[in-house]
Amino acid sequence: PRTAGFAFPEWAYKPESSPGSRQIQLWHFILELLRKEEYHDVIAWQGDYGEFVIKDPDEVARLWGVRKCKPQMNYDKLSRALRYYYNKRILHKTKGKRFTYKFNFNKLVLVNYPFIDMGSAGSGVPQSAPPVPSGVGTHFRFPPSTPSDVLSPSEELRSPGVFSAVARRMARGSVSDCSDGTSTNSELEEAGVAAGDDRPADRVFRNLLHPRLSHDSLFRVYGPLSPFPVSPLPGPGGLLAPPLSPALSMTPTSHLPYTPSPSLSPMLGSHFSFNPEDMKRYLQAHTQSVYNYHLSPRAFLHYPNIVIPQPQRPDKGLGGSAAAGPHPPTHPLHHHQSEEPHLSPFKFKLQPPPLGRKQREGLPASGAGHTPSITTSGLGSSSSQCSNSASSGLVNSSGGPPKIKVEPISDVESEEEVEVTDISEEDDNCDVFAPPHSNGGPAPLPCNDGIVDDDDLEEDVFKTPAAPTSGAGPGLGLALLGLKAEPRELGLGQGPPSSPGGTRCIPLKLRFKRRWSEDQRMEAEAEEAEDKKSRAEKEEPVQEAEPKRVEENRDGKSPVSLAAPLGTGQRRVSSELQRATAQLSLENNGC
DNA sequence: CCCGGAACTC
DNA sequence: GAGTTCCGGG
Repeated sequence: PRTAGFAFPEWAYKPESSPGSRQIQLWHFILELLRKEEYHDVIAWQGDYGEFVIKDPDEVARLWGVRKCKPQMNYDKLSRALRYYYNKRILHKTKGKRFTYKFNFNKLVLVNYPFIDMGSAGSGVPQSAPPVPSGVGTHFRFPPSTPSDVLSPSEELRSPGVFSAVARRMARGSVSDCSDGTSTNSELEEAGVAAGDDRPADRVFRNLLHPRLSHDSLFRVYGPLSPFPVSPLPGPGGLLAPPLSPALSMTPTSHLPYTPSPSLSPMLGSHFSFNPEDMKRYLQAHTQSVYNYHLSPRAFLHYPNIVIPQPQRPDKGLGGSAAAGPHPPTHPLHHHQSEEPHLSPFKFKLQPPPLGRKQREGLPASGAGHTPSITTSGLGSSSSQCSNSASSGLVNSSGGPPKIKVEPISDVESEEEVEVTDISEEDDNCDVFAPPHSNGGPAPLPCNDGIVDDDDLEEDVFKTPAAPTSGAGPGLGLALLGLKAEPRELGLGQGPPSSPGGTRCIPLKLRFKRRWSEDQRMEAEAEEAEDKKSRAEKEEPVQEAEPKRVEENRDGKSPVSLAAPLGTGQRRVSSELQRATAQLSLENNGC
């Protein structure tokens, strides 16, 4: 069990989506160094959770250069790479302290969370972790950067049906909206506010996970090992396990008492080495993580189904990893099942375009740099990476079509609240057009993307051709289902699943957007306040539907969408939405 | 030192 | 996509 690997859908192995197979990333490398005592003179944890200081910049750079076979590496370059993490929100600089950076716990956590096999993490070793906040009172807060996660009691987690709600929250909490990678993020974070990230991935999370969960998972995952302190306390504790999502459930053995001694390695276990075994795990974790923050949300959607406690991972997908192809019979989540993953063929990753770039007028014809062809043979363990490029998954992408970079318009707005606009639009649109797909006609992508994120939705939905969901799994998967389900279950009265009819994504989309926006807004607020404040949301009753409503109401924006309140005859919209939702959920398969 | 844009590589 | 390299600016 502990070693249980998770089966990933093939898409996870595609080059595009699985960076895991790629080269080691800097932050992983940093973490690696951090956990090894040998390097404590060079780099070590320091200060707050996740904060580390590079004691010997040149050495770290050298090591990194070795690892990457870049002899020319130096701290200046390495630090540039580090700076890129600011926007990605993986790291941020600790101002005022030289060579000191800090990991963004949230991000990392989330990232790994789903797939990680926590069980294995148990044997922690490294002591190198940053100090854990011991006296955390009742509320344990994650690192500052993760404001939104407010932790309150974890009840919600427990209730089964809750999952969706939870998921949503979790996602929300853990991530903030990142607006764009513009320069300010780091600062915002420091302020305790996570810059907004609206990235798709994040969004996805929102729908899928609950903040607490994430923590938990984190806990388990990084658990003792991780540098990030997890609170042993109340909330998350053992409770999580059972109630959690299917994915979580996978980690049986896990709830260990918390042991403060971090080092990252959910994947690694006590020590990391490049031997196949470790690598494999590492990569797996890595992969996931990577895409967590970068990948398209869709992935996550699939995730629930995907996660199968299998020791082996399907390579190439041929064999039919459990997950991929058709809809595997998923495991039953507590209630609503999820659906099958349908791989969405599209991958747009919309990242916030760098906003203001100053364009330099002059186009100096500068020659490119030199191309030193240096091939240093690797050293010992680390060396392997240098020379070979893995040939793992190959995707047959017939000729490489020109890559188009799409810059979502919405991004800009998405920054902070954009939603209104979108929503309104959507709404209208929704009702107005959204022809019901009669037939099993696959509702085009919408399902997948739509749910996921606005940008994606928009993009995908409109731009992409119909999505052939092979399996017809409901792309939306859990998230959607969960959401939708909620209403029904509540007793909205939707009959059991089976209302055909037009499934239209739009409604969902709408919903999501709204929700999203709201969430974000909330997040922002919350964040500002710092995690602490638990939002009202949490308090909601376990009911699944509740959360949504609450949130919406809270904002006062548009209570319309989601679950129609019981008894309340909201606008027709709501009813429609409900209906649609219900149908969707039912028909998801068809989707 | 640190920041981030830009071009370029893999 | 994830850096790497170069660089002007603070």
